[in-house]
Amino acid sequence: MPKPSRTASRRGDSLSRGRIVDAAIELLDKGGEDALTFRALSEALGTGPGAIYWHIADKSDLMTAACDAVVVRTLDACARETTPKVTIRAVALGLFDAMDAHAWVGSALMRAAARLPAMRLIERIGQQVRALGVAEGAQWATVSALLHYIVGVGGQNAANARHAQANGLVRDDFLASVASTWEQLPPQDWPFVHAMAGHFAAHDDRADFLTGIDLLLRGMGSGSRQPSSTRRLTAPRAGA
Amino acid sequence: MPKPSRTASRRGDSLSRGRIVDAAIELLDKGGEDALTFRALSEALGTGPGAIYWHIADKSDLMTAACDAVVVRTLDACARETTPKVTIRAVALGLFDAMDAHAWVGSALMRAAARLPAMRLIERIGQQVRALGVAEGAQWATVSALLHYIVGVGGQNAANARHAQANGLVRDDFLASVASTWEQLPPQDWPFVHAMAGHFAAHDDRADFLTGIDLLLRGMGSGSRQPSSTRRLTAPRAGA
DNA sequence: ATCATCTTGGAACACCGTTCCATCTATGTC
DNA sequence: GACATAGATGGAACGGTGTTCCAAGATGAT
Repeated sequence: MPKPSRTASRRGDSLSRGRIVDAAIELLDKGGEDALTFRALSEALGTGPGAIYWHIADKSDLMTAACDAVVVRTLDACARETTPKVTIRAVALGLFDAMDAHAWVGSALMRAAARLPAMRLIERIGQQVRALGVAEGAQWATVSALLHYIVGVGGQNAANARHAQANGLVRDDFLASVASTWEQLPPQDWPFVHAMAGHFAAHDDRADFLTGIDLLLRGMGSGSRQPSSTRRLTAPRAGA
Repeated sequence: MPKPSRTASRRGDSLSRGRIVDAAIELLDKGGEDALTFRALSEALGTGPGAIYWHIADKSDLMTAACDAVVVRTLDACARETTPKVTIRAVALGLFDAMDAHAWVGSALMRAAARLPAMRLIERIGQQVRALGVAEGAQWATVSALLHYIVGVGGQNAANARHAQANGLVRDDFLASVASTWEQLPPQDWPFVHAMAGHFAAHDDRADFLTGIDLLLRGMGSGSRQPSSTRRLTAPRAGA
């Protein structure tokens, strides 16, 4: 953790935290979570493992930084919508899609609770929960529930993707193999799982995710208990 | 993965999948997720690493088995309650407490999506969702939302616990250090996070978790659309 | 007693994150 | 321009991991 030093770059191809994080993201996107090693990374950057440690504290620091970069991009791409609930849905969907495209982000975000990327989500969702008029004392628990749900889904989908990839299966084959297992369970011991086998093989993760978000939003009620005064406290949609 | 063989045990202290899993749980409970290594485990069992592989496929198999053991105990301890919603709350709380007591269970459960321990949760929750009268086509998404939320919270709390432990902090110190970080953020950029700092330092994970469960349950509605016919399909509280 | 099979446990392998340190490079000073 | 210094580099080495391999031991059947 050096201060960036007075000189911007001493050599054209000099290392920097940004270049390292970009290369890490590329490795992660290409080969999944296990593909990011300091050896592979240093080779991709044409240097040695030791050089990386001048810019990065350790692997968890690197993962958090990579995760944060994706979170920033994702949140930037989510324009503010008309109402708080619509905005929350848009942010949630944007994050779902990002975690779907970069499976490693889900587990990284899970491990980075209370770190910078999670704080960004808390802030963004929190402003909307405020704007909804949720009572002061209930705001934290509400944001916490939304955040935990969003990140939880992403993390578990990532685990599924990783498991499928480890067995050399694509999503459909993975679903089919799980469904076949469920179908063969004795219905008297597993009435629900057995009955869900067919539904599971054809289910849509994204739609199910949205159902959960909508359950939470509906549970929060219509939300206009303190409309004007509280609404003023939220980022007032200006500046965007 | 041998069949258990015709002979139950050839030596008094012979290895078995059960003994291995028990020892693994003990290591995990004592020293956290990182304390479970095949070397430490083989030493605890008075054998070599190679012997363990005769009974256990690999580490992920071991973690899933340990996780499953805790899940079984936890679900057994949750007696069936009066109404479906009360039962769901009881199961959720029981799991929260189990994941709180054994921090490793959260992350193990997260990684074991669609494996045996997760299936047990799906079954248990699914039966209650059915009993609530949720429409056939919405049952899976509803169960999925509840499961993802429960496991997601557990996984993230586990990540927090691990992070706190890595820095040698107990929970209160961890919360205080995070809150202090939040307090020092510029309020114009972080209005919500900054305002929540004090609340965060004193918040109750368990209560917040329950708030989320209640949001989901309330979002599901009163739930009595097809009372009698559907209710007959659930495990009819007999046999227990 | 002999054999075949199941089971054990320790050595070895490949790889990981991380540390260490000798080396190189660009700059500020004279 | 020559020099000293701080910034930055990269490769070797360390301790640890999950896993594989295999020679040896234990057990039951013949």
